[in-house]
Amino acid sequence: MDDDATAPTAAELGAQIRLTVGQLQRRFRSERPDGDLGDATLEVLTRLFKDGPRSLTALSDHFRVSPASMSQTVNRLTTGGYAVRAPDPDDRRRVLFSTTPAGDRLAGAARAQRNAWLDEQLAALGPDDRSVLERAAALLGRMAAS
Amino acid sequence: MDDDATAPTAAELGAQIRLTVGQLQRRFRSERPDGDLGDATLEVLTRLFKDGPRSLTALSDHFRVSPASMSQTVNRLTTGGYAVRAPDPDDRRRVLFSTTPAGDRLAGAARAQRNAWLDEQLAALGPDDRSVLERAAALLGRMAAS
DNA sequence: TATTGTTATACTCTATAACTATA
DNA sequence: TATAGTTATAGAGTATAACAATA
Repeated sequence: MDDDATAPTAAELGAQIRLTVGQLQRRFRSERPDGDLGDATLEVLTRLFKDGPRSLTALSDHFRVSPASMSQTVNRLTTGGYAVRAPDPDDRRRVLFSTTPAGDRLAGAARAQRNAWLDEQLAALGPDDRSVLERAAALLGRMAAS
Repeated sequence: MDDDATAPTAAELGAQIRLTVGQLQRRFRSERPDGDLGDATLEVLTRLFKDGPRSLTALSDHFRVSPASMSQTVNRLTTGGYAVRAPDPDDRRRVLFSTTPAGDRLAGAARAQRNAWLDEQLAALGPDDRSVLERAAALLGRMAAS
């Protein structure tokens, strides 16, 4: 298998994926403005919506960001009225974050909008392209988890 | 083909890719600190290193970023001594950006380091995982270009 | 002492708007 | 008028360091 002519180096591969993901994201944001939350903030909301109340540490571990960063992210959610803090009765150092009804509505609407947009993008391409993305997503998940 | 049980929605697919790419990026930065430039800035330097002098507009078109953003990015390069501005004699509104010797050294070192790190990550996984990433990179490139 | 969470601060990356200089 | 580029400003998202409260 000696196809040097077209094979990108690992660094080129990484740069291409990083760049194009960012470009698609920005295009989505400009074509389908989604509300007043950024992407990372919306993903935290989605996590709370799907999985129920979580502590700050649980969230920062899940998303692999520092607790200080996550604290600011959930602040954007509580300030916007999309989530609330509640003390954990079992350990009073802990705070449990939960969605509000407004948060649930926003999470549902954002998911629908993103599904529609990405399905539209994929429909314009080949029929097996979706499975390419599925396999890549699974692989990236394994790489990030290890 | 009714495998609902495992098939992610398009939004989940997008979120998973976006998230894990960011996580891998942050892990790379913490394991192999790479110099004083951020990722986007380093990618612009790499572009100048590989393809030679480019105008601001050419760079902002290529990376699909506003001219104002690109202006700040190349400012970080010139401030660090990695690139220089030169007026274009054919059109005096235009500025051509080029790498300095220090910029060439940094671009080469960063590429080698990124290649080594990502090859290491891939070596820990299955043998066809690299081709999964290659196909995904090509697909994302087509999606972003369209 | 160790853990949980917050605040203060700083840096990268992006954007829009207002501007200058040249075509 | 239109294009190339810069500057001012703002906001998201990330980090580290210093801190308070609780275990």
